[in-house]
Amino acid sequence: MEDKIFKEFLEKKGLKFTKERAAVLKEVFSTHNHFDPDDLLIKMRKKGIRVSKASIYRTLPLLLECGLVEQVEKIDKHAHYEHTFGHGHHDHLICTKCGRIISLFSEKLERLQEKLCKKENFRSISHTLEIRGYCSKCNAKLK
Amino acid sequence: MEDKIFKEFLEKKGLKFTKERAAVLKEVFSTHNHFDPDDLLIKMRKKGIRVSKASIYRTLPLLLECGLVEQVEKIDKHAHYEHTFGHGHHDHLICTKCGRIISLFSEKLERLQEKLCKKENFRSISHTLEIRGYCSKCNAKLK
DNA sequence: TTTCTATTGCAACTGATTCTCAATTACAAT
DNA sequence: ATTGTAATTGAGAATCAGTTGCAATAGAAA
Repeated sequence: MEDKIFKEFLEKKGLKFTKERAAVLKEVFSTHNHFDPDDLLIKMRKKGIRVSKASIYRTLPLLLECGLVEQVEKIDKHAHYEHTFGHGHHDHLICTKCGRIISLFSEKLERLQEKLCKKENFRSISHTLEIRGYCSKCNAKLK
Repeated sequence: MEDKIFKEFLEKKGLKFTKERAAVLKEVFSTHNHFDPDDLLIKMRKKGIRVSKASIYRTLPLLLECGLVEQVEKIDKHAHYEHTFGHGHHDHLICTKCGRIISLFSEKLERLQEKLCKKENFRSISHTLEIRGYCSKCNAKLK
């Protein structure tokens, strides 16, 4: 599982699987929701886990690099993340009214994107698709 | 053209089409490249146009709101924009090696996205698709 | 144990963006 | 032309996310 992946990734880079890094990892995987670094800190503090802001900010790029976490929702002012292990890549519909986030995955969409990259001779590594608008509920309320 | 669109938008909101706003608009449309607020300020200063940083930061959201400008590449630490009038929405391939940005538009892709939204009863207003990876040149260099 | 390097927390820092506020301006009504 | 009102401006202070320097600590290897 994720511990193992992270550990091996760290070892390969000559880095250590410390208890702080383990704690951040655990917290990241304790929920399926999106989060930002500050959320994480607050939640950990509440649980009595001692980690510094700096350690969180230092650990997140590592988790990104080994693919356990993805960055999402770049429209807002601060970075948001979500873990990806267990449920692969997907895109997001973001309701700008109520903030609801709907995850979505389409094999067809992925294939089409890949095809478009090929046409440009572009080797894609990752991508983000965010569609903003109104979710069904908010749309109904708008009349 | 864009002046008219902006002016009417402002009037509708009870705001004024001032010379500062006009100057920012003009500058935004003077190039087809992406830009960030600071770029804009520097370029305007060089041309001897007097505007404050604050005015730029206040004008950009208005341009976003009326659709003359879109936000792109939130991946970096600061916001990037591009104007959209004259060449409609498009997506981006971003080379993480050399920073090159390739614009791309696919009717088919747009339609597919729209279809996926319908399935979720989601009314889409705008979207961003960013594909990160290696452009042809960098990919070749990587051998 | 000693040595070496990676890691940590803290606090100071950075740089982008937003806010405050007094002075200015546009415009409609007098 | 003058006034009143509300929007707007510039300058700098404030904020806030994210980063960095550093001294103290921890772990692994010798």
